[in-house]
Amino acid sequence: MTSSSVPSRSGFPDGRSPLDPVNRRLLEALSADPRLSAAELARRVGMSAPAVRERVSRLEEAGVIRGYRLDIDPAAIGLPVAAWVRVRPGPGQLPRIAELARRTPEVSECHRISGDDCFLLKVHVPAIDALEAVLDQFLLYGQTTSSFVVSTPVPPRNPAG
Amino acid sequence: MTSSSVPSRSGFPDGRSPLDPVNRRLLEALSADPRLSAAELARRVGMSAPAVRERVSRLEEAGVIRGYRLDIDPAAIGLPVAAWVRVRPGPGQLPRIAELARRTPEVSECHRISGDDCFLLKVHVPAIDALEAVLDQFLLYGQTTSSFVVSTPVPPRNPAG
DNA sequence: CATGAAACTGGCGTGAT
DNA sequence: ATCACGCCAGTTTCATG
Repeated sequence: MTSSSVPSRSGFPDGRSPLDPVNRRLLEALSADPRLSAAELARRVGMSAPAVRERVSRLEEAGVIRGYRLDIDPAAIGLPVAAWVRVRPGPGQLPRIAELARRTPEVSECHRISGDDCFLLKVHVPAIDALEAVLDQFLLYGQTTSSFVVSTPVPPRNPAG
Repeated sequence: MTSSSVPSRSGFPDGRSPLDPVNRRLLEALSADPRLSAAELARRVGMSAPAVRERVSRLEEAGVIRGYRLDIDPAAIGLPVAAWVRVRPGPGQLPRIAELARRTPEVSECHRISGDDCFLLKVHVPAIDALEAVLDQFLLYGQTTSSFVVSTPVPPRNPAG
């Protein structure tokens, strides 16, 4: 620690905000298209390409940019049915459920949440009846509540406070 | 009707699956790192760079690849608190809720689901008490049930059947 | 700023229909 | 003969020191 007692929450050196207006514009542009070249980004924010590269690298190292992801349409790869499944673990079964979720390829995400149910999973299957086998696995360790996804009015996007 | 009656469901020419082994490998590689260059992809699948560019373009146009997304850490941009909110609309309020979700910047995704609750939203706020204002908006049109995200044992990934 | 690599384009060969 | 696909070689653009 240099001069101040506590490092800034995001790990940036003192006095330099990770989210000055330029970086905000960079994140906004990259949210719309993560594959924009540094040269193109540079044009939009009015800076040189190396400068932009440097900023993006810092955003990556600081963890502001956690990564880049490929968005595949599950229906196009034979998984047209999606469901959200809440799981309430039996006594002592909590870690097993997280482990099972990790090993189950049909599970695309799993969140530990507060409330009566401890886990919220997103599951993708080829047809409705294929959900049974997945649920059976989780039912070994607790109770499940399932809801099929009928549509997605707001597809995943980056939040803005 | 031997071969040329109806175009294949995905819009690909007859007899050629959009998911032949090569395309599967491309999707797998791009899932791990969507920013791989066409040249690098070409090395991995043993083809030329223009050929893989062509295949990726087709996967994009066919909608198999829906897009590319930037993964930003919400905590790093001042939104460390995430919650899943289920919303049960009052009579006739269903479309208003989808509209409100779309307009609300704190909402990063919204799914229409089966079951007692009609919508499942993911909400990001700077602090727990900031959830109140968001919920108040939705409570104009229905009832809400909220669960805070405590951890994410399986971060979003691409499912594999 | 210079160099090496990678992205786009058009043209040609091949195999299947 | 047609069409879809992949390779090759041209130029332009971009990334890295």
